[in-house]
Amino acid sequence: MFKDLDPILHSQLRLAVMSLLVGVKEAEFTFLKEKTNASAGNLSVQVQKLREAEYIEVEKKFKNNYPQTICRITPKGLDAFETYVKALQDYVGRQ
Amino acid sequence: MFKDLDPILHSQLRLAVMSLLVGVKEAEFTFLKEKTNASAGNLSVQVQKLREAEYIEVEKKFKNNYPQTICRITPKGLDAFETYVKALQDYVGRQ
DNA sequence: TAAACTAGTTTATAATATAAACTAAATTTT
DNA sequence: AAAATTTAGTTTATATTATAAACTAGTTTA
Repeated sequence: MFKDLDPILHSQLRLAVMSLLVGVKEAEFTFLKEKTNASAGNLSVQVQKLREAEYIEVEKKFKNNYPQTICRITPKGLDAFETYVKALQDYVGRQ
Repeated sequence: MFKDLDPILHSQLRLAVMSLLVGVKEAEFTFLKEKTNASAGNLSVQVQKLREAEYIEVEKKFKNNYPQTICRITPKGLDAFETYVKALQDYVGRQ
């Protein structure tokens, strides 16, 4: 009846990050921060969790002398996102 | 961009309970327990939280000599559920 | 009448989310 | 050129949550 909701994705901020990454090739940490209105600390932690889960990959570079963190969704992450969205239908769809 | 997700509803078990209650006039605790596969303790806590939020109302009776707990969704709860579902679209819709 | 079962509640613990505090370097101001 | 401010984060501490374990209270069965 109710499939389990992936706890990595069932978190407002991580879900927002994944939602943003689904639509683009890659995104900067600062872009994600702006779009989600998250604090840098919170975002940093959640990005690390998504990376540990291998749902995203993270590249650290420098841009204009400043550190730059680039995030990309992985195939595994895309798959998990789609599975999560389907599972949600058990809960909110078909009312 | 991303509306906040009501933390009362952004919980797998509470969301499942609300999802079940949306579809029916009322439901027994034991029915909710079976359908959600939750432990009684966990369900008891989450039912109390939904009641505290006034998203459901809870009636305690006896049936065949055994205690019976009946749950019903309130208008406020239905409203919150619908708002939650709409907010979710920001995260999972429109990909 | 003892054991097992029903229908829960309470409590303890583990996991989570979040903000506050911090690091390190770059830039701007005085 | 030192001090203050800004950028781009990370680490750590705390408060909240979810969950299971333990418990309560009564009922049924052997």
